[in-house]
Amino acid sequence: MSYTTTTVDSDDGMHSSIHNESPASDNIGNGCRSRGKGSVLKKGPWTSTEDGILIDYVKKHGEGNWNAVQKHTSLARCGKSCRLRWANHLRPNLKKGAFSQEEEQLIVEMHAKMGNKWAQMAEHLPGRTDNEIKNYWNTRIKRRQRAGLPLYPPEIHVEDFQWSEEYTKSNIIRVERRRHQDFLQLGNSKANVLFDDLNFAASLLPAASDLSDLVACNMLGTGPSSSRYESYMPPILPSPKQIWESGSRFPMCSSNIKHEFQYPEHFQSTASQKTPRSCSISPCDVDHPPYGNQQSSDMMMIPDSHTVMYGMLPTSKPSFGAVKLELPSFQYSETSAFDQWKTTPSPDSPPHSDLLDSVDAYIQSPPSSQVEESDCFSSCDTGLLDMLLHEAKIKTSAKHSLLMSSPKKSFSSTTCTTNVTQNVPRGGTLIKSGEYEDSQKDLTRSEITIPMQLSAGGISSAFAGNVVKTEEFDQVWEPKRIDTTRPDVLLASSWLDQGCFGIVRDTSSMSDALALLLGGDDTGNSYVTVGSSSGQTPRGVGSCGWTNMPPVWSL
DNA sequence: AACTACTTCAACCGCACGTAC
DNA sequence: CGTACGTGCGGTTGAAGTAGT
Repeated sequence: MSYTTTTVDSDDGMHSSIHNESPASDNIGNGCRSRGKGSVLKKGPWTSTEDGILIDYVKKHGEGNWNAVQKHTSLARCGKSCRLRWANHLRPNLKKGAFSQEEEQLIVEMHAKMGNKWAQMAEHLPGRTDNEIKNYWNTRIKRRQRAGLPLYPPEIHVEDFQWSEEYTKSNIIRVERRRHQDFLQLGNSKANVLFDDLNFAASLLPAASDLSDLVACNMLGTGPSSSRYESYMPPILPSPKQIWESGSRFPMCSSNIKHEFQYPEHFQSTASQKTPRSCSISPCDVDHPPYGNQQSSDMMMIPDSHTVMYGMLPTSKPSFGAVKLELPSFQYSETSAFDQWKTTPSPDSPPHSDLLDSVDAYIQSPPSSQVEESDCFSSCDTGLLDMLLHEAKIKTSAKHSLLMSSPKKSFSSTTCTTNVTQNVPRGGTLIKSGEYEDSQKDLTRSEITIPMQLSAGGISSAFAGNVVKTEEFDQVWEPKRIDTTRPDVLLASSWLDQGCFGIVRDTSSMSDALALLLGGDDTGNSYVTVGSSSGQTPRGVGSCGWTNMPPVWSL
């Protein structure tokens, strides 16, 4: 937008800008434009004089007809600006100052009920404006995220709130329409988001199980990017039961996150009673029911940056289907759910410093011994990589008769629970949450680290920085070594080699991994050993976006 | 004191919707 | 019915303030 800006000294000493709106910014139909006689509309902070004029006008003419203000007064403000000023600052009975505890509580409850419906919330908070509430909420999100606190306190059961069918339906339509539009113009840079979305959707929806593959192929080489997918989730989520029954879709996602990130009982306790529509469940959760603790839905998680953790929900429509996850500008994704993990100590987790030390040390000098049998190589949000690995998994698991129909048994012998950790975007600090004690004593667990730098986009936060740490093999254990015969290990290590940390190294392992993954090892046992990348080279933390991904999709 | 990083919040923007013509 | 206009809403921006170094 191009404005001719003139700085003037206002009566109260403030500098304000006067903008001559260019034709391009004329905002046709918006009611915020110059009216006739080429009048100059002022923008920026209001002066007390302007306030006085507006107050005067409203006294005489009442609220409304805001565009007439400019006509009938000397105020060079557009109607919109007047309305906003009046509504947010000048109208009587406005409450100023910090929100009281009661108000805060009410906001939280209302947000849980209605999402980002600031205006509706404001109706229930006399003297407060939607803008105020919105700002408060955004600030709150940041604050709580920083503190590792759940967005909603445990006593707020978001999933208890009902949403009308009409609302849900309309949003589904909207989402679908936008998805279609965006799909047509989807580009490479943000395609990852779609991958992730679709991956998740496909994972949850039997009918869409192949969607990600299909789209992945179709998307290659397409044009401009779209960021919209960062804000959307699949419109439909199945019931926990469905998810569980489709557990085979997540053979690599056997994380035991909830075990590692305990949450107050009263919060968990309600979970099992929730209706399917009441919660969003990550694929990572599907493995839990058989493990006993009824926790399948208590920790609401959504892959990608809008992950819900410990009752932390996206800022809007916290309902069935998570129809549209609207995020404020700062994009929670920057830290995303992992921030919750990294900062929310579980009863078993050590102080962060310990974690940081140990993990940082690992990054600096990753001992090969820690990279182990990676049957459990898993991540909830690894998206594209998950898809790849999933393929390999399917092949091997089929051979190994890892039937999800008997998950408890199969997992106990062949897989493991998973700690998911993340390196923090800034400074490459890696913070690990989880069962520290176990990790201390159980030196034989495996760990594959894929640190990456988060970017602004959603997927990168969903994918990037995941340190996939597999652990807790029940009994079966292997000597410490890197299993370079495994495609997933190869893939991971190769990926690291390919510039994930700004160091381009041997690329042969990638080819090997892909050969194994795609070429097929029907037995699942005859992987060719390729010792190209052991991951022992010290790595700096660099950026590794989807653009750095090995070109597997072109194969 | 100067600089930087971060936070807060007022204001702007684009969009959607309703209504008048 | 189509268009213009007015209004409201939610997302985003950027200046001012604050804290840290």
